[in-house]
Amino acid sequence: MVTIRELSARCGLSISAVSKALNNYSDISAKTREHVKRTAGEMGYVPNAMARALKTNRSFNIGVLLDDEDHHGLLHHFFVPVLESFRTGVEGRGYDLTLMNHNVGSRKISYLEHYRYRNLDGVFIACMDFEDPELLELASSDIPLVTIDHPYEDRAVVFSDNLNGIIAAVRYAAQAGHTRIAYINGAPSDVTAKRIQGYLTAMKELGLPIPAGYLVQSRYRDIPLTHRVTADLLKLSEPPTCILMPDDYAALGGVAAIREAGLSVPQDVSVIGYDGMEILKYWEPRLTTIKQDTDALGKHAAELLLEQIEKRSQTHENKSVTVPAAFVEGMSVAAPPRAVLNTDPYSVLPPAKCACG
Amino acid sequence: MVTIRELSARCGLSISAVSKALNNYSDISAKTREHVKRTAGEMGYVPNAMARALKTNRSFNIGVLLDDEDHHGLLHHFFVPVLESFRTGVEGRGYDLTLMNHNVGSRKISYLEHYRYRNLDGVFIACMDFEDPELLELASSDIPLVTIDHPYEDRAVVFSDNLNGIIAAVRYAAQAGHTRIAYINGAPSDVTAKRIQGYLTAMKELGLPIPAGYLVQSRYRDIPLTHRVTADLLKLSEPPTCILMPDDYAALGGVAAIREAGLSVPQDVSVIGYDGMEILKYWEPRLTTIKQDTDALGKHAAELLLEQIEKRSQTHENKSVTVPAAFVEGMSVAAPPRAVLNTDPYSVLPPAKCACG
DNA sequence: TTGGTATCAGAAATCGATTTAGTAGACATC
DNA sequence: GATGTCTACTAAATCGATTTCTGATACCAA
Repeated sequence: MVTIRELSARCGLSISAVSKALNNYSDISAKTREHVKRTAGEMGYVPNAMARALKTNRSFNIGVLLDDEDHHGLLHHFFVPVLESFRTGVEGRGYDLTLMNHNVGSRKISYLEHYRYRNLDGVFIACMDFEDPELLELASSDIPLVTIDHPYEDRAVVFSDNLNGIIAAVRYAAQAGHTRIAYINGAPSDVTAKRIQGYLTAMKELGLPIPAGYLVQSRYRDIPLTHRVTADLLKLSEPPTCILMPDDYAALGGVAAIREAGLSVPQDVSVIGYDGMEILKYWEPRLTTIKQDTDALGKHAAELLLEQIEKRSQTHENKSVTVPAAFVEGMSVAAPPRAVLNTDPYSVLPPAKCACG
Repeated sequence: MVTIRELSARCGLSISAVSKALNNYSDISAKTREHVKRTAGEMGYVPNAMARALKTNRSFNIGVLLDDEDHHGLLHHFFVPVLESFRTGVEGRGYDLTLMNHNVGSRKISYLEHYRYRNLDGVFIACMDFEDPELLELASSDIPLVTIDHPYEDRAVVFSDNLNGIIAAVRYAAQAGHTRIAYINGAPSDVTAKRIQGYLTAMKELGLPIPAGYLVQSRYRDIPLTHRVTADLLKLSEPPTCILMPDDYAALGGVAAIREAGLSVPQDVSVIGYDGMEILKYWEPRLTTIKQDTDALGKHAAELLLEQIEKRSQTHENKSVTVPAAFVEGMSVAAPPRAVLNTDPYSVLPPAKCACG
């Protein structure tokens, strides 16, 4: 590996002159600067990130925290695309991504320790148990960080518009004629709270009743549990004709339960997912869903984080961005079966335009 | 951040004594060593990875190269699970994973330069265009590396048993009564070559003909192209009754094409995928496929790489591991329709036992 | 000629660790 | 008591950069 020492020897300059030339210091003549840069290119000189980080305390390395209780991690269908988008955003600016964990040698260390151990410049957090004491420690420290869909006090966060996402889904179902709309939500979290709020808001706005058992809890990405919960819903005396699922993935369990009950989607029961998983475009029936804009989420996260790292701005503007979700019409919602058709369709408000498309 | 200097002051020892105590040097008394370690724990001391790497040339950081022509990268349904498994394998030994790319600051650098720039200890390579000049440069250097499913000369590699995987698929199809078995392979590569070899071997062994147009090329993970290729297959004068797809993902395009031709799976045309994607368990019909053991692939890759890094062994044993694939029976293969049933079933050899399960 | 001021480059300290070489003290040997 | 051998530690060099302080030279004005 060619070092700055060899480069300086080749240029006939001191190490410091070379360093300054490469870093565009003003006390190096333009001629010398160009000469150094050209020679550096010829010799294939690349500065050693370790040495530089040691001295400057800037590693150009960003930590990634991407996991949840079930260790989906890199397998998570929603967060990984966000990470990919985030990645292209920061890589273009010279940053690398390092996956964070708890190990250093044979010792266990906290995320904050890991952050310092690797001299990271910032942390991207998604898909975690946000109440984990270690994350709270991170959040209350002064390191640059950005989260997806969870607000820590006075911290940068990128939200997907979960409130309006669910509202759009409910309105669409109502427009199709449904009045018995159930919502199987995911495990409690900030996201879940917003979605429940959206569900309640939209149902109220539409003047629709929410019978006991219509708002039930499952977990995100949990197919077996969502299968059971859906089966229970269908056993109600007045079962729903349309079910909002925690997410597209879990919806597969729901659809399976419906079919096992001898019913079909969407003729007997309509289903709406969440996320807009690419692969589900090829499902039958194609799932009607709310597509989250993973690309925009990642891009904004990159911007918010880099701003903190590079500008060191403590201005509290632009600390939070909300990205709209898009309603995606599929084939999994139809009019409810005649037996349960709303007797007075006009009692249902005409659906407002999707506010988040 | 507490440094070794502060720790040494607290211990009343020199910096070097502390360093040696922490690294279990023999010229430090047991008493002192324990004292230092205890104090380090109390103070929350964690060595600075930059400083250590600078001096020792060991970063405990492994580079990950995971991309292909279509930039699936972290979205790749087969390679990401392998990476996850690899990750847990190396993290337990104190290594971090850093995603490699071409940027450093605003400059573009090669993978090898990036490797040196970050002082990486080794590289995990999957899912790339293995003929990329930059990869060849890496492979011909002396850095520790391991690849998945591609053999570079004298380099560590973990293979999935593609040969026997396809053989098992063909035998199963034949056992179900099929004689017209087509294979849509992926883009040319080492893997594709093995699979084609498996197909030819098995077909020959079974005495089955391979009419023109039965061995055709599509691309991995390419749904639209596989859709077109499948449609073309169905237009043959003697269309296949069973089609082996490039992979599970691409199979979705194939199934769509079959249905658009007014045929159904598996009643009219049987389909066999490859990979064993988790989510396709919930497909209808559940896809019969060859499941690659992503877990074992990652684990072996971790072992092979760590061996190179830590033992620096130049012993050329254990440079390559082949992981068996497992045949997974689904619902996408049925007996061929009567019109094309083999008139003499006994001309087909009884399928041998799956050699790779 | 002298002094002042840019301009441009070099010397040296520094970041936080590891590691080699060196040394003080204890003890044994003759 | 001189010498040698261990043990247990310290001093200092080092890794490869950045950055502050200092210095040399040239040019200009008085």
